[in-house]
Amino acid sequence: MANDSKKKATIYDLSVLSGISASTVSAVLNGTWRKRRIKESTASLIRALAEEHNYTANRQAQGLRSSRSGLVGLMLPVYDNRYFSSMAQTFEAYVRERGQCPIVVSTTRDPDEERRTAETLISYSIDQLFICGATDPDGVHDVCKAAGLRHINIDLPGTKAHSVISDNYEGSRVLTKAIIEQFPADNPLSADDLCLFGGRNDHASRERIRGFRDIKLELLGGSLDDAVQPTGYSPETARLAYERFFNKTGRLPRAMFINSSINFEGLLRFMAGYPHEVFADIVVGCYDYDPFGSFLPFPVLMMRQDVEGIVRTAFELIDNAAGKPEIHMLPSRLVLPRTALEGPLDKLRDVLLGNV
Amino acid sequence: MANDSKKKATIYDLSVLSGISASTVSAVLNGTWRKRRIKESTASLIRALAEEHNYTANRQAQGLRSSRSGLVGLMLPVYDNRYFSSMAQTFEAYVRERGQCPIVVSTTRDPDEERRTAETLISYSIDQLFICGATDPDGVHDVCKAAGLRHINIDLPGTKAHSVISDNYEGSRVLTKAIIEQFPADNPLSADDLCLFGGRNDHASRERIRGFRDIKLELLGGSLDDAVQPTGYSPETARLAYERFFNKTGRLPRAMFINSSINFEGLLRFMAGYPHEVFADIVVGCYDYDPFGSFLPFPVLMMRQDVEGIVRTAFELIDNAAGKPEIHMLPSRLVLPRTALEGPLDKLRDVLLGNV
DNA sequence: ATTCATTGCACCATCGATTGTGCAGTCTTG
DNA sequence: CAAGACTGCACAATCGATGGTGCAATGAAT
Repeated sequence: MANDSKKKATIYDLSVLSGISASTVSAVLNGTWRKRRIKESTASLIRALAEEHNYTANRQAQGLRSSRSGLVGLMLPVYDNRYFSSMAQTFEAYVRERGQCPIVVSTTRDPDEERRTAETLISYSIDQLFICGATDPDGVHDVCKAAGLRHINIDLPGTKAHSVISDNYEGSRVLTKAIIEQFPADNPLSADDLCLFGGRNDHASRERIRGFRDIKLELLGGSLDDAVQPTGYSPETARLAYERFFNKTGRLPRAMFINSSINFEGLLRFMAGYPHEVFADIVVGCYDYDPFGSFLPFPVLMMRQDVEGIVRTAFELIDNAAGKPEIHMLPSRLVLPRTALEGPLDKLRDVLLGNV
Repeated sequence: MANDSKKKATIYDLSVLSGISASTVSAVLNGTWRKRRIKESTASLIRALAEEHNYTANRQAQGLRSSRSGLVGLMLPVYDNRYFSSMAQTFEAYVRERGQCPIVVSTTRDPDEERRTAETLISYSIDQLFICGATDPDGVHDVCKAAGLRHINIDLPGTKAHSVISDNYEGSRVLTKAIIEQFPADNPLSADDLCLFGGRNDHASRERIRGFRDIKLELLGGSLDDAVQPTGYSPETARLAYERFFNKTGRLPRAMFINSSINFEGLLRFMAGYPHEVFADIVVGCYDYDPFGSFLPFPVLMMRQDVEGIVRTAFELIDNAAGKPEIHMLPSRLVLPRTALEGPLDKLRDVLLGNV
């Protein structure tokens, strides 16, 4: 640690201390010095000095000059569920690996907030933006486009930029089928007993509802009325929906397709008023995987979206954004009840073990 | 949208367009114009122009000049559990409310990574840093101090800066007591049957272990050997610990105090190999609240840390960092089995409802 | 001994904002 | 009507880095 640790050292400080010009110092420290034909000995002298005064470049100044910041943004609806938190965790690892700095922001599914946030991030000259689960991806696209910012949609697709999402239709079919198959042949599920709760009018919800309806009709027949109750992505409105059903029919559906673990939490809220046994024989199929959710007292089937794959693909695509916007779909994985899968934290094991 | 939307407008563009000097434009747009005695009419003219060309200030330039960025950092061990993800969610809301930009980064409990990350954030001239759950808070402090960066510890305390944490000793006593009281008087818990798993050698773990031991000794007596198994904050090492116990004794302890929901996931992994019934009669007390965890088939007691309170207090303290470093302790809340509490997402309800 | 190429570095404008200072014009006062 | 006060704004330095350009010193070639 240098003695003059009052304020951060700049290239000018190092320049004065070494008697070498600031531009040379800069060139050495940012790696362009060979191109500028700086002597090896000069370079190592400066590097030593920089080390001694633990110099680090001012990223704002760098960014101002070069109009690149080293920041990579991820816009998320919310942090607080396992799908999005694992998304953030995975995203972070990728960005760090590339030597850049992740900046994750949540926009609470508010289209205005999404655009404002994009503006804000742009004002920091972020280099890339991953738009995850945006309510209005195309609105964000316009903002990015005007600023010449590379961006990509994930989780929910847009029409103006590449998108990487889960194959929600196919996943939903698999999940719905699996729910139905949980019931024994001698006491099969009837069409009335299978309902879908949660989600709203976004691409993912629509696709899932479509898959749900198709399979339900195919395997159970019956009418579709009342079987689908979009509640928005809120635990509380979901709770009200379960309650309404319960108050009307005196029970819950034998089987429920729940569009998001957030809506699943609404079910918990409802169930809290009753003992376990009241709901011992229901079956739940749920989008997004939550390890604790998988071990509830009744069978819970979950669709785990391939977060790792989505993020990886998005990174591959964002750099070569050639061609017209396409939607890349990745399969999700059905997770049977009582399954504890590994998550992004398991990749950190070495560090964790090392410090136990 | 202005037609010349190729690149972002600057104060110079507006200056040329209006025939007014750039410094005046700047003053108008950053709010200091009254102080600089700019005419109201001039100001509104510029504001109109800015609006028309949808000008937004370049934060890097601002930051470079003023050495403040509007960025507020939160350093987190990991994102991917409900405690930290709700911390991020709450933190975000506070920062946004103050008109600043949150920047959340995870450091995976690696002290080197913590310091490097602090350096990186400093190089972006962040205005404040919230150091959450750091393995080496004092190391991070040194880095911040050298750069004159305001900072505060949360979740885990340091000795060189103010800290806001949970009262883990008291919380642990309450939790341990509650675990013991889950057992009926005619079939009470014995000392051998109560074990603690998880955590490591950090302040929180130590305090919790101390509270656990004190209450255990007080209520159950008996020896303390083998009752405490720190496994680090990893699901996998925790799983191994449960497995070891099981292999040695042919069963799990009747009651377990688990230091973190992350370690609880290890228990799930272990249990996945057996049907529910094998573990129907165990009781788990766990640090950190997870709504799904609360509804598992066996009684789960959870200590919910007051995330909202911690963040609020930290924000109150960080601005007046007077006096010598103190540790502010907040009580946690015991959550009985089968309880679905509200979380930070419930505050977003209006927006969500509005868009259903 | 010239000329020319190469090496090694310094100079300076620039990115887009902020802010201390100065100055012309208008108003007030005695 | 001159002196001072006030109004409204422009000028220019500055934050810390980058990169184009130019120039002196050295070596090579003729």
